[in-house]
Amino acid sequence: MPDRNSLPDLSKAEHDILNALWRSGAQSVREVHDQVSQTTGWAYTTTKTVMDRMAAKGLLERRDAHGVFVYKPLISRPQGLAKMVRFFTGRVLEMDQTSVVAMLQGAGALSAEEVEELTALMQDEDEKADDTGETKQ
Amino acid sequence: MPDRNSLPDLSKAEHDILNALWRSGAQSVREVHDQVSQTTGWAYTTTKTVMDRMAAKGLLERRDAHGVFVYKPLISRPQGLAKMVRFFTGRVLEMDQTSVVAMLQGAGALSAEEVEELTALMQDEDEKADDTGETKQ
DNA sequence: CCACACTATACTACATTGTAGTAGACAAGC
DNA sequence: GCTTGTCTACTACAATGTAGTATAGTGTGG
Repeated sequence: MPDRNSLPDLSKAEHDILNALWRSGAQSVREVHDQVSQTTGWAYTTTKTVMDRMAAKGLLERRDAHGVFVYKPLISRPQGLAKMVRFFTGRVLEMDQTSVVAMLQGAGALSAEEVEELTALMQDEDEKADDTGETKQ
Repeated sequence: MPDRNSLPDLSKAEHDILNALWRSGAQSVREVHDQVSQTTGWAYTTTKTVMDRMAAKGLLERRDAHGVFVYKPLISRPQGLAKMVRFFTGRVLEMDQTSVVAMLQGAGALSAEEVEELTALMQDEDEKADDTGETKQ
C-alpha cells in the first residue's frame, strides 16, 4: 500500500479496473479483461499493462494462484472513490460534495457503510486542505 | 472545432481550464492561471502549456487582443460535461445517469437550459452506443 | 513421446497528458 | 540605453493510454 494517509488519484483506466475487482473480487487479467473490454474496447494487452502498472504502484496485489496471477485491490471502494468524487463535485460541477454523497446513497450507488467511510475520508481531506495552504490535486 | 458530432473526452486539467473560461468568459493565460492555480497549484507555464495544447486541438480559440492572447472555449459547458458525467455515473458509480442529472439540477449545479442540453447530448450518445456495437470511450 | 496451438507473461513502443524549465521578444521604468 | 517583468515559444521528462511482439509453459491430437 503506497503512502498511507493520502488517497490515490486514480485515472479513468484505473477506475475501470478497480470497479471490476471491487465487483467480483480478486481476478486474473483475463477475467478482468472480459469485463472491462465490453465498455472500454481495450485490447487484452492494454488491460494487462494497466493492471501490472497498478500492481507496481501498490494499488493491486499480485499473487500466483496455481500458474496464473490473480490481482486483488489494496484499497477499498470508498478510498478509490474519494478523490474522484471530490474532483467531480468540486471542480467539474463546482458544487458542495455532501449533497452529492447523500444523493448517491439515496440512488443506491453506495451502501450505507460505503457512504460512511467515504464521508469520513473526504472530511479528513478537507481538514488536511484547510491547514496546508490548500493546493495540490 | 474538432470532429463535430462526437463529444470530446476531456482530461481533468482540461476541465479545470474550461471551468474558468465558462465561468468568466474569454481570458488570457494569466487570468485563467490566477483562478486555477489556487486549486491546482500549477506553475504558470503549466497552465500555458495546457491551454496551448487545447487550442491546437480545437477546444479553445486563441485570438490576439492588443498584444496578449485571449482564449475562448469552443464547446459549451453541457458539451464538456457530457462525457465526464457519463463516465462518473456509469463507470465510477455504476448507476443510472438520469437520476444524477436530475439531482444536479435540483442542487443548482446546472441551469435548466444546461440540463436540457446535457440531457439531449447524453441521449444522442446513448443511441450511438446502441447500434455501433457499444465500445469506445 | 512430439510438434502444434493456446495462453499467460514479459518487454518494447509510441502518442498523449501532466508538469514544468529556459530562452527570446517586447514594454515600462529608471 | 540598460534593467526588469511579462508574454510567448520551445524543450524536457515522467506518467498514462494503448498496444505489438517475443518467449515460456501447457494441453492435445497423433
